[in-house]
Amino acid sequence: MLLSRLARVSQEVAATSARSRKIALLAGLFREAEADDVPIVIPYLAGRLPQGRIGVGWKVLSRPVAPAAEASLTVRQVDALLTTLGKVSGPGSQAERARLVGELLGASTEDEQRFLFGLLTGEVRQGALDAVAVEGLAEATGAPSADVRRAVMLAGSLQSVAGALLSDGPGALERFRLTVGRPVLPMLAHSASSVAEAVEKLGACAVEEKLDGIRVQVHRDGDTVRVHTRTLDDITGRLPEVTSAARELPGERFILDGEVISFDDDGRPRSFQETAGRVGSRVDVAAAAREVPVSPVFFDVLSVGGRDLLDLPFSGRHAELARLVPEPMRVRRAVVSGPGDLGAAEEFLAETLKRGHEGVVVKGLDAPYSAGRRGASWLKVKPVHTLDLVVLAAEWGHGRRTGKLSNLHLGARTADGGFAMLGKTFKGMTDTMLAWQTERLRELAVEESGYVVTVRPELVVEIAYDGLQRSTRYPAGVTLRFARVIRYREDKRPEEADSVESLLAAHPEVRP
DNA sequence: TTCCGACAGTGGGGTCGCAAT
DNA sequence: ATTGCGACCCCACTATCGGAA
Repeated sequence: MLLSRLARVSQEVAATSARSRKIALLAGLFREAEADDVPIVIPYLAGRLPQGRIGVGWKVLSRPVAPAAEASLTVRQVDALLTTLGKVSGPGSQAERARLVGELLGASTEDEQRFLFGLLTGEVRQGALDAVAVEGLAEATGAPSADVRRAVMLAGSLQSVAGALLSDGPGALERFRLTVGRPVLPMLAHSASSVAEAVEKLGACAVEEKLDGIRVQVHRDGDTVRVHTRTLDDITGRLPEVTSAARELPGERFILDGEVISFDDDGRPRSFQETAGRVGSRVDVAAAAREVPVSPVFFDVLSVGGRDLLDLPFSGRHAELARLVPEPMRVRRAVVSGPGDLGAAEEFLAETLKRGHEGVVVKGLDAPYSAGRRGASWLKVKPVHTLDLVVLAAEWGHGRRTGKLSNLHLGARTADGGFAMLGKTFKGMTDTMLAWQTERLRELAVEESGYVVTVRPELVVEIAYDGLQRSTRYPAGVTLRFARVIRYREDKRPEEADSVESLLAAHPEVRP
């Protein structure tokens, strides 16, 4: 199959807003693909490379290359070249990668270049990713989409399911069962604004502490232990503490779901930055582990002794977890009978925050483990802080925000009467607010350079954030975590905005 | 007919590792 | 040694489609 065919279909998919039409377009292409093309075509149209990320980003792709007049590249040729590209390393590798990218783009037409750019940067922006591709695959093969979806979640991979389906038909889905040693997409949580709201929605539930670390899925099959992240990357080699802990548990075959986090000598959780830095260290793991030891803390079990527990209610899975994992290695929790028992849930949240954790996850006791879904039965609750800050500048948006000032630079008052930038945010605005702020900020503009418009510091905006963290990038030495806009405060003058001093006073645990 | 679940898009900060400077 | 880039951790929120209620 020619790359130009994919590029055209991707454009058509992007051009329609109807999901059903997107699915039909993808299905048509999947039907057309030859067997050898399938493992390439399907991930490409889901916006991903079969090789995963290959070290080519925006920078290298931005060097202009004259496009070819005629489309000639096949998807298999592209795939072979990208496989080669992904293996380039060592001195001179950047030049070699640039050369290969140039070769690829030079052989591509303008449309193909656009498609490759999206594919390699991981931003196809066609309004269809994995989920829509799964539907397309179901339509192309005649398999029930719920079954295809479930197989993809259990396989942790769209490609393998697609290959099996297109070569062996719908019967192949049977092969994708929960298997120890093969990671499955983890269940995720929605947010709730309060414990009361969460308990109201869920009724009888468990309120569990939410640890601010790295999500892990741990598989043990005899002496073999594997540890995977939320996106199923294998990080076994970086976490010797986790493998040894798993080997000491009284079970030979199991799959556990939990969090890895570092505690200090007093048993308080270290900051996310410290835990993440440790888990990210690959070169000298032993030294990193001495410096910042981590602990696994589990909250769910998906499989034990060869039994698939996914469809068991959470209460049943937790009973299995308690049999397998000793209490210190499980998250703390309180079981609540329903809204009548709200006091106990709120008390548990307060205790959890006092212990230094980020919040709680409220989980319905009846719910199965919905692999790969953001299940409505898991609701996280975290305290939200707010500040009144001043807009110092704004950046022109991309994609659907093209032509709108989108990303705001946020400042707090300083002692000398000026403002210190604390970070940026693009979250929380409606289209109406986006249009309004574009107009308003244009009136306040004093300078435009590149995509940044600097404004007079006069507009006050109320910002929600999850916490303060250290920063080497911003002048106050701190930055906001997960900042988002709540509303503009035209009733407030910039002199009334919050100051760096008061912000630091509100977060005594964080020092610049 | 209205409501709501699921998705995609729009990007944020930090840290590590690697290659280039 | 320092800098720039890419990958990958954490993530909130809105708009939209289409099936459920």
